[in-house]
Amino acid sequence: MVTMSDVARLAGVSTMTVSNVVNDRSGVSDTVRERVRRAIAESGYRMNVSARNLRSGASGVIGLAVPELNRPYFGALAARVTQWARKHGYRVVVEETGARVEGEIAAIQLSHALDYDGLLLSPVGLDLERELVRAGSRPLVVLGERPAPSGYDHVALPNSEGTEAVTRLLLERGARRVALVRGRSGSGEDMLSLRHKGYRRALDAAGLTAAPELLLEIGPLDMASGREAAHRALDSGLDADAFFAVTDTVAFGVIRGLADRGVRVPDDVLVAGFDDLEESEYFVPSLTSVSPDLDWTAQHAVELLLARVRGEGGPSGRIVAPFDVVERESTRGR
Amino acid sequence: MVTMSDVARLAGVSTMTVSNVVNDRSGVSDTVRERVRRAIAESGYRMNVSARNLRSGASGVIGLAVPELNRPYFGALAARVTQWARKHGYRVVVEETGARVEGEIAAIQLSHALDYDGLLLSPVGLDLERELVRAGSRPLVVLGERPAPSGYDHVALPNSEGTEAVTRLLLERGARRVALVRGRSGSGEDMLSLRHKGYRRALDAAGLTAAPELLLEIGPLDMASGREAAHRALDSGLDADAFFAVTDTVAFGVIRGLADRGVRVPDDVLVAGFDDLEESEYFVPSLTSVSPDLDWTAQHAVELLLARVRGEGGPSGRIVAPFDVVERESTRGR
DNA sequence: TTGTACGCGTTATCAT
DNA sequence: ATGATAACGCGTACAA
Repeated sequence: MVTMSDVARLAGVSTMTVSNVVNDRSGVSDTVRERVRRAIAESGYRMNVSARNLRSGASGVIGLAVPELNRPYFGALAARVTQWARKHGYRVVVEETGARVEGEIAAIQLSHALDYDGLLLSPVGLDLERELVRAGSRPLVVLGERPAPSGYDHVALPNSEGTEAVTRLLLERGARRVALVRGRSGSGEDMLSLRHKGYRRALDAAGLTAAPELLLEIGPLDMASGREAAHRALDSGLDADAFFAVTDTVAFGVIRGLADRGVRVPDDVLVAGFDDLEESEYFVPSLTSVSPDLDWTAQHAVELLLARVRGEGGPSGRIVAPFDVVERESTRGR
Repeated sequence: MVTMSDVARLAGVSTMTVSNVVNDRSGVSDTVRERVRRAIAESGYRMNVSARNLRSGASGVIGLAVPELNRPYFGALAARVTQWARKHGYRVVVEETGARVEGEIAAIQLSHALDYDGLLLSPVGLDLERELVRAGSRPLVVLGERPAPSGYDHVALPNSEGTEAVTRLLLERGARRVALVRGRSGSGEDMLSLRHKGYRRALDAAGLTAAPELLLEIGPLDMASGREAAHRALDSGLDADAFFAVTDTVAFGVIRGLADRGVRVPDDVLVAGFDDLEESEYFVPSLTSVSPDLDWTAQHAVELLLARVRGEGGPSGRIVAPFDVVERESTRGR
């Protein structure tokens, strides 16, 4: 292995000068800089990351904890986060929380045990407040759905705004009884409640009321749950003319469940979702959805986190990703 | 930060003894071991990964390079690989190659630049042979589709076996003119050729011949391509009674394309794919597919790689993942 | 069974 | 502008 002192000897300078050249620091004359550059190229030298990390007290790694990596939304997010982090010289280690509280706690603990410089956490169920205080002090940015405990930065999705917009679209397309397929939520500020709020606001604005029987509660936000919800709704004779599902994944399940009972979308009922997965464009029927700007989200999350890692203070903030509503077959006649 | 010497002082022993306890090495009396354990707990000591890596000359990181992380198949794979690697004390850094040769080359180079201990590469287009020789010597295990250059381990999918089995199923369900939707391939040993071979074997065994017009070539293996392929087939009047698409993702596109033209699955034609994505169960119609054992694949890939990392020699090998054929609506009447 | 001294490759500090 | 030296925290070799 070629070390800095090898390069230094080769170039006839000190290791410190080599270090200064490698890290693009000022205070090195152009001639020396050039000489060192050549020595580096000739010797095939590469910086030893571990040594630098040891010296600097950092690991150069940030963690990204998402509920499930095999959901395209999070896969795409992970890819974007990785790219942005690399731009800043950091590696990203991705973890799954399994969408369970224990998984989220484990991710936080792992961020200590594995010595991450910071953690990007996309929580689902966790009431972070308590755990964070206990688990401690690694820089943390909360991503997506849940509200962040105070003192932490939060890159939020346009939960209520996006939902309001897409619900409004359903109403414009003639729906009057829009069912809401959502998970069970605890407190009043999580992703589910926020989307619920957007839904209600759109109805209110149209002078409609949200009938309680139109609220369909499900467990996990997956396709199986969406399918069952559709089954329950139809079997109990619910006369909804549209379904808004809190995620596209759930919406796929709903459409599937409707198909199981011979209900056609959009001929018989309309359906819309949230996330704009790649699949949404190809599903039969293709799915109308709220499309948050993923790349924007990834970029801002990474940069907020790295600012914290660098110890740049400032009060913690909350920013909301921009979004579009993409209309497809599931809300319009063919 | 609490270091080993802090713990040593607290426990009244030497740092070496602490190191031995931390790493579960023998040669420490039970009483001392217990005393050290307590000191660790009290002080909140945690090993410094960078220091250990510096000392041991390794980074404790392995890379996983996949074509696209937002395809559920690779997301699921990444999750499994991460889990198995962690069991062995390694971190996984995931990268996207974008399913392009340059991306694959970049991943190999990055595995040097970023000092990974090894790389798990799931190549698509790359003719690895040449690049690997140039890029050099990091332990590498090839995953999935393409055949590995000699000298490297390869965890392969049951490409021809799985395809043969599912094609046989299509024939058993009454199909006689099975269209094959596949990408363009170069040489004779890549994933596409292997799946093609399995397809042909099944037809041969049934005494059928693979009519050339039944071969539908596409570009990238995505939904858009599948959809176009279906359009082209129908618009040119192809009288296929079944489609086998080389991946589930492509199959989704095919079904979508058939739906665009009012062709019903499975009533008018049968469709089957390969990968058994989670979505496949919920698509309308649900998709019959070859289901390779992902967890098995991840485990064996990680363990082969780590064996190389540890310098355990042995000749390079090639192992094939087990699989099932999962039959769903797309190949049977409702 | 336990302790001591030194080195891993890099960078901060202080000199020159 | 450049160089010498001492850390960073851990593990190895060897001594006790």
